[in-house]
Amino acid sequence: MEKPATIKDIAKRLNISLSTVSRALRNASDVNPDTKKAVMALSEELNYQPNKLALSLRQKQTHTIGVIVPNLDYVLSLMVRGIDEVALEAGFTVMVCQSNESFGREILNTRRLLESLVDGFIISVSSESKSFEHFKKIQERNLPVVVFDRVTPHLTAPSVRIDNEEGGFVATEHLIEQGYKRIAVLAGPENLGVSNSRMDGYLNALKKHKIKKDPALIVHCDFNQDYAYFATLELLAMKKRPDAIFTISDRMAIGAMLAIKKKGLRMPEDIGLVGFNNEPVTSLVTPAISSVDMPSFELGKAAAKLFIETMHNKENMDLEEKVLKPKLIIRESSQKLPIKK
Amino acid sequence: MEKPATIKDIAKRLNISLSTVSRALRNASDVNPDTKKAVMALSEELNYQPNKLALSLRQKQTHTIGVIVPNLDYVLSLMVRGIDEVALEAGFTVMVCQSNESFGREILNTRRLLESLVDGFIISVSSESKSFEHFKKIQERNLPVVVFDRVTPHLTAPSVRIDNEEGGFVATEHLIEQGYKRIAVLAGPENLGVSNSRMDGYLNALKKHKIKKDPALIVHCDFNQDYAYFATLELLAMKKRPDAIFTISDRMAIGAMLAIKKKGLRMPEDIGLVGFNNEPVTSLVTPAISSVDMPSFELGKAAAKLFIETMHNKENMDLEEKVLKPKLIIRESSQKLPIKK
DNA sequence: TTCGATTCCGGCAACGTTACCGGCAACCAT
DNA sequence: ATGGTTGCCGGTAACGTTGCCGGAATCGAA
Repeated sequence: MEKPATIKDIAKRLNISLSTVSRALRNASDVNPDTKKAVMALSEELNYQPNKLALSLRQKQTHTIGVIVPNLDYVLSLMVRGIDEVALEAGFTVMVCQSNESFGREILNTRRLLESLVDGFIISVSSESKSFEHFKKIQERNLPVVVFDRVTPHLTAPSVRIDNEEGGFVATEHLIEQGYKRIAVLAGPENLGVSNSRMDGYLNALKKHKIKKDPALIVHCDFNQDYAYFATLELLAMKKRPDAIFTISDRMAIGAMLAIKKKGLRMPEDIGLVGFNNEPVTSLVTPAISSVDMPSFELGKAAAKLFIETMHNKENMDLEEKVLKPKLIIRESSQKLPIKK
Repeated sequence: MEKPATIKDIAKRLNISLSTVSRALRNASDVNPDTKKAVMALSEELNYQPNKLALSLRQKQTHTIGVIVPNLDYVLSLMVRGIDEVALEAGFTVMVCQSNESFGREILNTRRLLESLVDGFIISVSSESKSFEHFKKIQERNLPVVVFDRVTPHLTAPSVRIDNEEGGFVATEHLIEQGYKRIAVLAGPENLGVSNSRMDGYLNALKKHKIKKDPALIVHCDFNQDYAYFATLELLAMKKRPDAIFTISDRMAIGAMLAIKKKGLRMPEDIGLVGFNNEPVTSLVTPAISSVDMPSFELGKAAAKLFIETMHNKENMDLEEKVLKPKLIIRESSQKLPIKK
């Protein structure tokens, strides 16, 4: 019922001008302590809240960050919480949009957020995106853009990510050390940087241990449980089937696990399995799946911090690139050797 | 670099007035077809986008819905996607805030969204909330509020939920029919309506089958895997331990499962288990856990639709209450009898 | 007494948009 | 011709806020 109070209401009630009220409410210089006190008291009484719309319109800043993510699975939703936490602290509001891994949707989200006049973007790109013109358009408007988690070399922007190569490396080396000989990798979509980096780590580990890479053991498939399931079935149907699988996500690891069980094979005895992301589900299934853990919440926080930094010194856009370290969590699915003390 | 074009720019370039441009861009009545065409063409060329801030300020509508959820777990994130889908279609933007099940945070979220001048709220209440004054304040401002999933009798508002009583009933009756005799229930926090309704369903099923209710078998604990784990351990340590457990969420079911395994008991032979929500994890663990499925995505869509309705005829605020039906999914954890054809 | 400095305040314009009102032609019917 | 209708357009105010400028009042000092 009650319309929210405005500066005008306060001014009228105190018989002073709008300008004075406005100054009293914030600057405090150039205003009589008594009137200031009176204004404060009345604004309290009327429960005055500055109208953000008017403010934003005036100073051309909405204090809003547009966040675009491919989905809100366990890891990304943790990251978003990290972003949210830091942003809130700094007086920003975040608007989260899901692209659902769709390129078209991502463009739509960008446009929508641009229309909402966000002050900048924090982005994790969709796996479907091969063109990045829509993001470049943002930068042309001189709005800060920070890329996180799913970074891409095709977009020049400050970024925060984990060391995916390292992750792929430790996962693979662990399998090698456990005595697995034919290690397959379920890589994600080919154009996704994250996917390729993890695979590079895999390749590096092979090279280090002088294992020849076998193209038949490298399978690209969609970031998805069902695809992983069928891909694994095919792998297991090979004449010389792999004796271990590294999947670049836990979703895919689950798919692989189901396929392995379906074939009646045992983990870790017949097949070793390591996933990526360390989603809670990996510790719940039987056998529990080894996985590469990443500091998701921290990563989100770092992204938001970097965004705010970038925002404050726009000229100094020299592309900071922050890289966090992943950590392998070993569970039953890959623990073939007895645990050495 | 380029500042976005405004109506003023168009007017200047065409040597006509602001008003005419404004009318040409939308109303189309009262404006010469030729000038209209010219305006359209130029606005296209300049890539004109109406400034939402100015619009909102002018017409006192932001076309934004504030959504407050206790968390973004599997079920709620599905619901939010449902809300998003319908809202977008109707030209609304949603701002999602997580209360993290915290009362204080919920108040903070409310205030923030109110400051952002959202047009209304779609809310699922935190489990910690016992007072609802902050929500009532919204209603006093004459903003539409729709409650979904976690409804509460203490807040008078249109709502969308599933039939939790029914869900509790079918889950419990299923356990009874499978031959379980001492059925315990892990209920959630006591003040949470959802929790109590599901428990009511449990009680109704007992009553129907003439089983005496045993207070020792009714355990309230936090909505949380760890609490459920310990609560289950205690249940299993009883002299006359239960032979089945119904948990009102899958998180709790997981906790219960871990406790049951820890004790070396078998499901479904020694203990039957049914959860609630039908999260994907229930089908992945061993044994797969029976669970009550709910149409989450649909529920979200229904909530958004109801919101938009409520928004359009505010006077007609006669508290529509929409109830969707849950559905029991039977899996290994409760399938004691052979499946009858 | 006069002048400059200081303190405090109000008016105006602007951010980008639209609602409202009024005005000027041109047309038609009387 | 006159008056009313219609089609088209422009000016103004307003949404709530702040930045800028100028001005009045007061005070201290020369």
